[in-house]
Amino acid sequence: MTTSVVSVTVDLVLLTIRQGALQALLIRRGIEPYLGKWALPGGFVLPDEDLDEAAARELREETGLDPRTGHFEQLATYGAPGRDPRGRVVTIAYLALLPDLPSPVAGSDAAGAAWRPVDDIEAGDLAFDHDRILADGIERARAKLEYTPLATAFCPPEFTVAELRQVYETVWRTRLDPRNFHRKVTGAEGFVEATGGTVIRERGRPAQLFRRGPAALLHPPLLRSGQV
Amino acid sequence: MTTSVVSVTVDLVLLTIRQGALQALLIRRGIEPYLGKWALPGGFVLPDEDLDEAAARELREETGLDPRTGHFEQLATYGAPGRDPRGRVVTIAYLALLPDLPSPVAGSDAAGAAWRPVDDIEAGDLAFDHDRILADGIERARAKLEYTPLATAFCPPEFTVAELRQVYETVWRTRLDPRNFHRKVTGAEGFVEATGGTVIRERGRPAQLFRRGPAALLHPPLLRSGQV
DNA sequence: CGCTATTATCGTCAACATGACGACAAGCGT
DNA sequence: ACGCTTGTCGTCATGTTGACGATAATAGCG
Repeated sequence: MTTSVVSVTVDLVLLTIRQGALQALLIRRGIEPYLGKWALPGGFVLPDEDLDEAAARELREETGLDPRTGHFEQLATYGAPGRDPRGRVVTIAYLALLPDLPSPVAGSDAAGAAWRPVDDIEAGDLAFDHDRILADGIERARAKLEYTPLATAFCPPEFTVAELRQVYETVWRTRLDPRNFHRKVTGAEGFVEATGGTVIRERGRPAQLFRRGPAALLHPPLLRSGQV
Repeated sequence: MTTSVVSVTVDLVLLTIRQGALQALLIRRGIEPYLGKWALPGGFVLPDEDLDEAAARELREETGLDPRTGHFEQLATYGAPGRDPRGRVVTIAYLALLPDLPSPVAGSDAAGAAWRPVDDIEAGDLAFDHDRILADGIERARAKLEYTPLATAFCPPEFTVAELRQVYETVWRTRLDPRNFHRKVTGAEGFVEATGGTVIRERGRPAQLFRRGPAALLHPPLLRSGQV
């Protein structure tokens, strides 16, 4: 059996919402290949490391974040023969949805790290096949917001319904009716739980604070098709 | 950077419906490790082969089927350090949903291949971590039947509404109301198209024949929560 | 041939969900 | 106090759902 020499890496699609835009964490490459180009954070899987561990370690190294913050899941694996000029490299991509937190820490092999609005990233901007991986990650996030409570992963531990609505509006690039959205979110079993507290964000009537509820799936779901 | 020697394989979760049960194709291993144990079909990725190609090739080798038959997608990747006693092996699992077709062909490295009802497969029956991979594949199939027209992948090119309903009932392990199911399936945009023909299956009034429609997503979806 | 068993398909209805939108609540700045 | 802004509740017509009745179209049988 021909067993070729293969390197295995993990790459991270880290998404957050900053300044009203869906943003991804990118690293400016400090080494060849693609030196100076933007790329997804990532790195080699160590010899005695499970894939999830490797991804969690990279997340910590690049951002200082704990994988339990927000949401973390395997996205897909990419292994086309020519995707890395150094040789056969198979990469397992992970997707993380994170609240807006302090700036990332630049890793050792990166000249810089920055959050970039995903709408500003164009085909060919990223190294390797990272355009495709990023696009797949965004699509996964969009789809999962319909049927799961993952939108809360973009929010801090306590949040208002309006903040949650802005997550949906930003990720889906739509406007949602605040009154219907409020009804659906508070009506979906286990989506959010009131903490009892209230806050004033900017102007207007104080809003109730909520935290994430115990549900893993939304019933009923919030479908993108309609106007909510 | 420590680049350990890693082998990359693909494993296939092949699901079909035979004799009213959801069944998976298993191979009895003809070589060590786990000689004589049942396992998912699969094999090493060749040096110049993309992952999807490798999975499609394995599908052809094990079953003689073309990947365009039914449905074919990447499932997930498994790479825990100890999952294969031969060394570090990362496997990319693929999921295929297939119509009930002639028996599989035993591959060269397999002492035999057989369809086995997934309910008869118990924890520890399969080699490696294939129990887990199979369970993940089944769960993916269950979930995708809600929001996509993939149930048609289990059917021949032309099928009746009752046959499609049996797919749902088998995969979900529920009973569905024939009248409501008929209404929903024929009402969901692009799910199925009438061919004009009719057939008599066993007894009763002849049923209209349908083929798969153009939709990639179901609107509205058929949710598992209710009774349909 | 009529009867019955069987399956397919259409219809009805109450309960619930949805989208559009009005109304009021509860803060702020002036 | 007044208007502005944002949050929350309510209403209503329409659509979807689940439960289930009714009818259609066949085979098998006496």
